[in-house]
Amino acid sequence: MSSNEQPAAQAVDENYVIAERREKLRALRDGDGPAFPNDFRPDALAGELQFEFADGGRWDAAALEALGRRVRIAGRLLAKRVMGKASFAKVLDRSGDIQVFLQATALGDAYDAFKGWDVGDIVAAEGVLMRTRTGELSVRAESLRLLTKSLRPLPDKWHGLTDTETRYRQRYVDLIVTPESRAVFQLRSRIIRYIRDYLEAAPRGFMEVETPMMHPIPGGATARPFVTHHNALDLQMYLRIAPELYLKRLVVGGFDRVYEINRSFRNEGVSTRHNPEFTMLELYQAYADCNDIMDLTEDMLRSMAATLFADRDQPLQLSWEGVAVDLDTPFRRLPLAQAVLERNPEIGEHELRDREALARHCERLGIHVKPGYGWGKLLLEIFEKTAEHLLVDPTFITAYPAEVSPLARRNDADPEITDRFELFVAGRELANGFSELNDAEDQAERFRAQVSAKDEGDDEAMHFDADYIRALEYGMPPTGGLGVGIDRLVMLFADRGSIRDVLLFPYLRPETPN
RNA sequence: GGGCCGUUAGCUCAGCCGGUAGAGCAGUGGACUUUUAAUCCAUUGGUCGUUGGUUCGAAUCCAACACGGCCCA
Repeated sequence: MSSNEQPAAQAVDENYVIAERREKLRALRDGDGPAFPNDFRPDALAGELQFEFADGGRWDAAALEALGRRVRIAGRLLAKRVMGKASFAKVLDRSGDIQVFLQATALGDAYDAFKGWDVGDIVAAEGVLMRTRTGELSVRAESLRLLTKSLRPLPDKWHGLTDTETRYRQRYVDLIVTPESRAVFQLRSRIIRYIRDYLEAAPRGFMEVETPMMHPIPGGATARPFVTHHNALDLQMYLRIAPELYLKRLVVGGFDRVYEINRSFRNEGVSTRHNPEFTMLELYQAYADCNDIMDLTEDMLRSMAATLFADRDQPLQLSWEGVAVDLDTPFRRLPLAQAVLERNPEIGEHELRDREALARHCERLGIHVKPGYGWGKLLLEIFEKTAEHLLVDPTFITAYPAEVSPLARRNDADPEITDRFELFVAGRELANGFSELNDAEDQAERFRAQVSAKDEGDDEAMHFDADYIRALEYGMPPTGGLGVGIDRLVMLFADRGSIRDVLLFPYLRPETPN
């Protein structure tokens, strides 16, 4: 590793506790053998042992003695209870924790050494499974080793780490001491694993692909990009705001069921709902329209909950921030205009495409109207202000105006709107999908409109992507596409209110040295 | 960007009307051979976020700044 840490980093919160542990480490270095040995190989996992021997009736103390199951475990020492010539230790590995029972008579010098170890050290034990008087499954240690000396004390064993900032900045500590936090990220991993399995399994047969993260032209969404620079080529480049246009190029190329789960980057504010980099699933399926994609989305979410929460009484009844969310009932499908009418009795049906009337309603609602906004943008603004946050149970809002959907196919009966949907759950946008626009000439027209908007000051508007138009000119099969915000999905499934709780390393301002 | 709240020992927190810093856990020394936040005795540990201001005197009051949390745009 290169040494590029700041000079101040050396002196970070050193204290007497650390000094004492450094002294113990020095003694280890002075002793026989390596201070950081790497020759121990565990053959068992705490969590799996707990699962296998959970039945305390069948596996009572006598049965375990008779079994004589010898195990080698390793992990972080989380608790140390010394009672004279016998001690108990709690060791945490990636699967869970297990108690180790230590006796001076069995361990000799190693027992005395153990008494000098610290909570936080990485240790290894070999011994036989037993059950203590109080019934706890334990490893009766026959040998014992210190594998890694920990220099920094862990947080309070009872209260744990409650300071949110430290939990995010020092996620490694949070993961050691906060089981709920470990559970969130294990669930996140299972969600992503599930999506891959679901999409690739028959009859769907999607193929996972990776497309560029550095784009010469940012596209696929309306958002401000991060700008970067390629030195050798002296080129300005952008971190991608969406993979959409590349994935659809692949559909043109004949990979007509593709998906990508990866990061996109948007140069916007940071909040409990937004991180500058976030993870999206995007998928494209040829010979499908937005209704097929809605069906797929609904089925995927429902089967995901049923699978991941199979151990619950009602796996399809979620609770998010105290709000009940029902995934069981078929998701409502509601045109955007209808959603606006439902929540705005002041707005008449005849006004829905009347720019001036909508502008007056926006003014009444305190929505800032920019000159370039057409009726479609105004209608969307009114929806977001008055209706979106009230959509608790999963709802597909459909029929978005073409003006705000520059990559979506026009509706055959009503070309002013597109065959597009967004899925809202618990008041939050979770997914966005549509029948893809595969008419190259229409797409070129839409890009030109975006460029005009950009010229008029809309810095979120799209660029003209000539290569994408060229691809469409070769012919893209009729296709349906979907984007799902994975972070938000994990927030829903893990019942977490902040996106930072579902990102291992959320964006935070740089730590001030003080 | 705006409003409110927070920042005190490694961790979790007290600290009232301004009078010079406290507890529990962790650590250290001791006792203890089935504990479960083990227990008991003794004990170390502080630039009170930073910088200014008010004051005889500031963790405490005021201002600015930094970082974080919540709400709003």
